[in-house]
Amino acid sequence: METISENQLVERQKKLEKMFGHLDRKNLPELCTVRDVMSASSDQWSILILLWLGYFPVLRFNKIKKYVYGISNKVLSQRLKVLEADGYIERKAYPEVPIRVEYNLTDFGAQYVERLLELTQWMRENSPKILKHPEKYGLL
Amino acid sequence: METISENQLVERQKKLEKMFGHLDRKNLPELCTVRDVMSASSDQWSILILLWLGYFPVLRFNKIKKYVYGISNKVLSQRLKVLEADGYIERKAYPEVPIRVEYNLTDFGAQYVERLLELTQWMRENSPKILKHPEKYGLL
DNA sequence: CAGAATCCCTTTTGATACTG
DNA sequence: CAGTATCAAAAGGGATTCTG
Repeated sequence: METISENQLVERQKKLEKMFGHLDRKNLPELCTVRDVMSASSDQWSILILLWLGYFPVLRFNKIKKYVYGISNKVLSQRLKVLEADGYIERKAYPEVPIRVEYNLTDFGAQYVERLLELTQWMRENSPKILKHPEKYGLL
Repeated sequence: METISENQLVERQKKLEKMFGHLDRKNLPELCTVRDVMSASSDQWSILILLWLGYFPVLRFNKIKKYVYGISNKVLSQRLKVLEADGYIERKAYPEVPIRVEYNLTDFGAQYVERLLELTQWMRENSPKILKHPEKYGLL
């Protein structure tokens, strides 16, 4: 792993100072973008949902349930709602009988998946934990 | 937001196919790097801990507790252990009386914080949710 | 088919007190 | 100071059943 450069360090410090400087620690938890947004899209199930939707352009409820192995009805529908509300995915309902509902990534969601994949790649190359026991981790 | 290019899409598909192609869905949840690693470092509290350690080069237990407002003794010590085990932070104990313990980011941890900040920046510029109600989000 | 409702159980917290 | 121990409270998740 390459050591972080002096320059980078100064840059980061500047960024953080700019951000932290205006907030007191009591409000930080409430107003933290990463915290709010990431926690909505990076839990165990949501990651898998997003990845599968990245793999298949369009999926229906029960298909997702099949691929995201082990997820329950309840949690799936809950996560889908959050992901839709936050703009990661799109839901289209067709008024047939029985009803058909299709889900797909939005542009934003697709870009987020890109970033997840990049992050994964980086993790595989840099995480001490993974480097120590690579066999414990799959390809993804 | 810019639309994802046709080329990017093909690239992503290739990447995903390569990854998914060799795994069946039953094992995916167990072997998913993003899932395992992210969930350990992107929960509500860990993010804040890492960010504060990005801001201050070295912090002691009770200092972190003060900055990460609202975290309990128990959860803090638990998260610190995980973050240390996964290589994000480093713990140094000085055998004084009373004991002194200092925490700091590792190189890997520092780079991860960099990425969190980048991701935050990107979220602020692209997340539909944030763009719709920017006032609900702080500077970070 | 897509999900809502229900019930039950496990896991995670938070508060407080305690110790080397 | 830097945690651990303990217990009560709360949140979260799973399995099943039900409905438009």
